[in-house]
Amino acid sequence: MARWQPNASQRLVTAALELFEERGYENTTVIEIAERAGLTKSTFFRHFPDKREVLFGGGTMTGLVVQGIAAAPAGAGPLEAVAHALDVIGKEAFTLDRREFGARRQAVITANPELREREALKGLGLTASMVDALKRRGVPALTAHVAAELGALAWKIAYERWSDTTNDEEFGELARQTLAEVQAASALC
Amino acid sequence: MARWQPNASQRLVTAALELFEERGYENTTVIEIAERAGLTKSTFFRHFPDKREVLFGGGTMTGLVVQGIAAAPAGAGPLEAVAHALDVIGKEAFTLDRREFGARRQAVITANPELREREALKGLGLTASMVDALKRRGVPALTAHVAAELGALAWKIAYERWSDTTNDEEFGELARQTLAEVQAASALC
DNA sequence: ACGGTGATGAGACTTGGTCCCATCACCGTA
DNA sequence: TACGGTGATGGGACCAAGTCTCATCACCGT
Repeated sequence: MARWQPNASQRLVTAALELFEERGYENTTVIEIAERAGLTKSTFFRHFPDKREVLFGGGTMTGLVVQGIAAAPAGAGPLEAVAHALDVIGKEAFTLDRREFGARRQAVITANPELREREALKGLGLTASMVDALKRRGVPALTAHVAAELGALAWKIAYERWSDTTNDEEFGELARQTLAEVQAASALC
Repeated sequence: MARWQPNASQRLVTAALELFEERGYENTTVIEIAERAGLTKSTFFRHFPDKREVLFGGGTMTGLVVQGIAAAPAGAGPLEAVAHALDVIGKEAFTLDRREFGARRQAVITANPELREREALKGLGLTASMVDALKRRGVPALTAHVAAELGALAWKIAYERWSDTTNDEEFGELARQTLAEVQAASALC
């Protein structure tokens, strides 16, 4: 038996997402989130550094991407390494059972500038990690930047497609396909 | 004679930049910024919606980019239109007399996560504007996204090079050259 | 001289976020 | 059984960002 109700963080995330959906991010106070989770403001800030982060906490994403790029076959080019990373993400993070949660979360984020701002920053960090991982494979700096940007773009588009509930394809498969389209488009610039 | 000291906004920007450099963004209070500018907290928030925005206020950048892309020669491809926009920016915004201010501003932003976050959001908005402007030229959506991302990357790199005070080249020229390098790199992915 | 106008000042108020200290249930040890 | 350590929580003081409302005050046209 635990001393307190378990999964405090998860309860906070759930409470927050519900409240954001019900009355919007700005009309929800941290105290209200904590109360719905059966906790207090103090405990909230012990689990998350700020109010926005409650929707960005699960982020082991960076590690997965870096690992995915590093683990790509030795002969693979930059974009192939990125595709490999997107595969890893699809298998480890974007599983079908998390799709609904992801879509709800994304809707809340899109509806609020403050949350979009945090998302943008996370995106920069992710892209920077991809660049580093590619450089570690021996890819020249500029090429690494370009590959990372194209990969991030494909990721974003693939995620939108994958979130569509009428589409049951695996994320990795969608991402590979999208990345190929992006690469083809880049040749037409 | 004016009733009050003129250029209140500009004075606030200057005071803020100085204080951020002296003691850091987080250790500077809005009240302190206002006082150095000879104003009050109330007036600060009348000129800027929040503390971060004091470093992002001059942003007619979006309009310039959109205008630059729209004004590109009819036969120009997506990346050529973007290059044209970068030329416009170089002539209208990134003039030599603003280079030092830009560099100081950039250093402050880079040093603070909260400011980087705002910068990231502005970047997203700018990229989205480029995509729209390219679509209005008849560029297919996906191609427009790719061209905008590559353009944004070239922009960022070119800005870093241009900020280097040992380099007196025009921004537009640097940007064109950088964009060509980015395009070449994208072919190696 | 007088009322309108627009930028500013003053201060109350809410909320995000920090910090410190108390509490309280469990656990290992004597 | 008693006891002290531990780790997550609660409580509340405190500061700064941001909102809002009302007062002020110098200019301007009539």
